Amino acid sequence: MLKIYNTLTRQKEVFQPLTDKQVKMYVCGVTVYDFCHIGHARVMVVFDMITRYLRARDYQVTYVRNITDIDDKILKRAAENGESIQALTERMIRAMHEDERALGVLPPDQEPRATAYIDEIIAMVRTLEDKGYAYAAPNGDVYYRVRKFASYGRLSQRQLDELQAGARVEVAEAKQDPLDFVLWKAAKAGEVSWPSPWGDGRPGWHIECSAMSTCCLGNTFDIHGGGPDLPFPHHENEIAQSEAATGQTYVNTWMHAGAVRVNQEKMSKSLGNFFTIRDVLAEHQPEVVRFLLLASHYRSAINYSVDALLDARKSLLRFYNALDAVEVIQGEISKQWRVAFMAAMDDDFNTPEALAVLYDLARTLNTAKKENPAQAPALAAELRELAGILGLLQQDPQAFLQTARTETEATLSAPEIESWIQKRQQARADKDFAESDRIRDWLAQQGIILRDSREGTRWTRES
RNA sequence: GGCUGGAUGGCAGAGUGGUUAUGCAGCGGACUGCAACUCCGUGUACGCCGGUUCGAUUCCGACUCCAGCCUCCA
Repeated sequence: MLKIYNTLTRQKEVFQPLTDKQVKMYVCGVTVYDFCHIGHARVMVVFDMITRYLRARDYQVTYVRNITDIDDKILKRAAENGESIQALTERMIRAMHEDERALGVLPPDQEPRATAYIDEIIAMVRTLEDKGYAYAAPNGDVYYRVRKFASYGRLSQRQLDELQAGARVEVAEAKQDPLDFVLWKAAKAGEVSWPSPWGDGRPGWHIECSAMSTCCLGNTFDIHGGGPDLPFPHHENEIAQSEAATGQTYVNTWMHAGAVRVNQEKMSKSLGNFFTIRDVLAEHQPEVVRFLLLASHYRSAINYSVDALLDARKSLLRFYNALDAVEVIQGEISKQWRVAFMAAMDDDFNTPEALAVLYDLARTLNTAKKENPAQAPALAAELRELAGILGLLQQDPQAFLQTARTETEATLSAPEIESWIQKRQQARADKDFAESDRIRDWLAQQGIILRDSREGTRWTRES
C-alpha cells in the first residue's frame, strides 16, 4: 500500500489514482534563462525516482514537466546577452537536457513549453473573465480576483488578511486588490508579444501551468509536484485559476521536494550561492550527485558540500566493489530484500531506508562471493535491479571504480597502470616485496589504489 | 509579525510508546607477504523544561535554536 505525503492535508495518505493503475503527474519545471543548479537537480532526480518507482509498481505513469520559455527574467537576460529570446531559451533547454541525462533522469513523457500554449492560455483567461474571476485593467493587464475564490490560501495555510498585512511588494496601481495577481501582461513597446482580446501581451507566470497541465492531463489529475518554494504563491494561484475555470478539483496529491542548502542557507538564484549542475559534474561523477540527492528523504532539507559528495562517492564505491568481479545473472533467491525495499519505498518514497536494504543485500553478496559463489550472481542481479528503481548502480563496476573524481586527476592512463601492475606482479612472484611495495606506493601517489585478490589485481582511482 | 517544517551517537541519516536502522569515521579481530577490498565484533544518541503513561527519543504543552514561505526563485 503506497502512502504519499500530501502538502494539501499535511499528512501521509494512501495513494489512490483517479483511474486504477494509471497515474497522471505534472511537475513544475524550470524557467530557462540560466543553467540549472543543484536545487533544480534535486527536483529532477526526485520526481524521476518517483516515476521509476511508480512504474516498477506497475502503474502506467504519464509524467508531464513544463518548460517556462517566456518570462521577464528571460527577456532581461536575452537583452543583456544581446541574443534573441529564442536563442537563449533553446541554448538553456539543450543544456538542461544534457545535465539531466548525465544525472540519469529519464525524459518526462511530455515537456510542454509555455509559448506553444498561448491559445490555450488565452482561452483559460477568457473563461475566468466570463465567470467573473478575472478583470481587464485599464493598462491592458488582466488580473485574477483572488477574494472571489473562497478557498484561496488552503494549500499554504494562509489567511488573506494576514497576507495583505505582510505585503511588502509595491502594489500595481491597476489592481483592484493588492492580492490580485496577473494572468496576462500587456506588452510594452518593443517587447515580444502575442495578440489577445485584451491587446498584445504575454502570459503571467502561474496561468501557463494551469493551462498546460489541464491540456495534457485533464481538469483533474493525480499528482502535482515541484520545488520547496512553489506552494505559495505559484501552486496556490494554479489552484485558484484551474478550479475557478473548470469547477472541478484540480489536483489530488501535492508533493514538494525539500530545499538544497549551502552553509545552512537555501541555495537560490537570489542569494547567489548556487552551484550549477555542470560545474559540479566537472569535478564529480554524475552518479555521485544522484546518490547524494537520494541518500536523504525527498522532503527533508539537505546541505550541499564537497564533503557530502565525497561521502556519497564512498557509498557508491562500496556498492560497486560488491558488484565487481561477479557475474550478474538472475536466479532464485530470497525475496526478503525486494519485500523490504518495496515496503520502504511504499512509505512516502523512503529512499534512505531503501538504501539501507541495499547495504544489507550488498553485505550478503560480499559474503556469498567468498562462501557461496553459486548464489552470488543472483544476489548481484537483485542488487542491480532494485538499485535500478532508484536509477543507481547501472554502470559497469570497473567503469565507475576506474573513473577519477575529477578530469584533471586522471594522470595515468589505464594501459600505463596495467603495465605497472604487471611489473609489480613479477616482483611479487619473485618475492621482491620491497619492489612490489615501491610500485604500489608510487601508484598510490598518483591516486591509484590496488586491491589484490585470487583473480588478480584490480585498481581504483581514489577521490 | 503570520504560517510551515526541523532539532537523533564524531559526521551523515532513517525510525519507533518498551526489543533503540543504515552508511562513513574510530577501536579490536579475521583475511593479506604487507596493504587495499571484504567479513566479524564494538557505539543505549535522541535540543531544553514540564505533562500524560507502568514506561517517551517517539504523544501533549511551554521554551530555546535553525531553516523555509509570506517578493522572482526548484
